[in-house]
Amino acid sequence: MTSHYTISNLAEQFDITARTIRFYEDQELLSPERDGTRRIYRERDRVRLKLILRAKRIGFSLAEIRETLDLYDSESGEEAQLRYVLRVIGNHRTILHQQQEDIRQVLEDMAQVERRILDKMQSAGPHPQNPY
Amino acid sequence: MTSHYTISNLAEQFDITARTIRFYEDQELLSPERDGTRRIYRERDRVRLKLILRAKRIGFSLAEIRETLDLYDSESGEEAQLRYVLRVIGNHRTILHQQQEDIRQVLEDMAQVERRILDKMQSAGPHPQNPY
DNA sequence: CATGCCGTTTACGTAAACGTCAATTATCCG
DNA sequence: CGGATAATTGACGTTTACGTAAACGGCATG
Repeated sequence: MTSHYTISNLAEQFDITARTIRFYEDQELLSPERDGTRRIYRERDRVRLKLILRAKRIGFSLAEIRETLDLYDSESGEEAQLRYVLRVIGNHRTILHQQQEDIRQVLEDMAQVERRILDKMQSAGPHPQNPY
Repeated sequence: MTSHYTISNLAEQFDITARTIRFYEDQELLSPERDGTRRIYRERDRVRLKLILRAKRIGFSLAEIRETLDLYDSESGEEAQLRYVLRVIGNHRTILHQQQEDIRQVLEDMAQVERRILDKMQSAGPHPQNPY
């Protein structure tokens, strides 16, 4: 278990550039340790990056991701804070459910287009590749 | 059935600005008719806009959306073209499935955080200000 | 008739998320 | 040890998706 990584190493793993990783640090999404001037990424940084990329893929902005991550790990423990986090989680859940619905609809539309095409090809005869 | 709409009317319906709608036209995502200089949107434009916004919500860029819509309605009927469209649809489906997976994972993570918080609030008692 | 209110075009501005140098330093390897 | 290789910090450039402001035309209403 290589318990730590270099920046280009991480970049390769996730198929992004080192620039991107440094940018995320600049935006305070990551905060790796340093060996002198060089960055050292531990497993927890890797996990965090994974979460970041996942959240990005489903459309969250880096700012939102940062706030959310900060919030979720804020172990403040104060009642009001905890209730607040619960509310935020609720909101996010609503957004994600909406997205699931959107995806379902788009998949349906795609299936329709596909069926129309297949019918068309069917009626056009099978294998008109070489009609003699 | 108000079979046609004005730009501000449409904007209101979808909770976007007229600027946005004009921008989509500029990017050739919409092409309403005109009454002199003014735009007239018919039902098909409305449907198209709805599709556009849905696709946007799940992360497609306007360029991708334009290409996709153009492709899907291209009733060229040529075998090669049809096969190509099927391939593109396949690719999109893969992306959407990936997204569904991402969403599932994020929902799971959220549920975990939520459980941790609820436990904490539980063990902290229904009202205790200070644990010691 | 003047005064709003829509709508239109043109054009510049902006925020987000990096890309792309350039100039330096640090490290590895034969 | 010295040259190739990797990493670092600026700093400016770029793309996407609009926002915003200016300047103007059409029409309906008091």
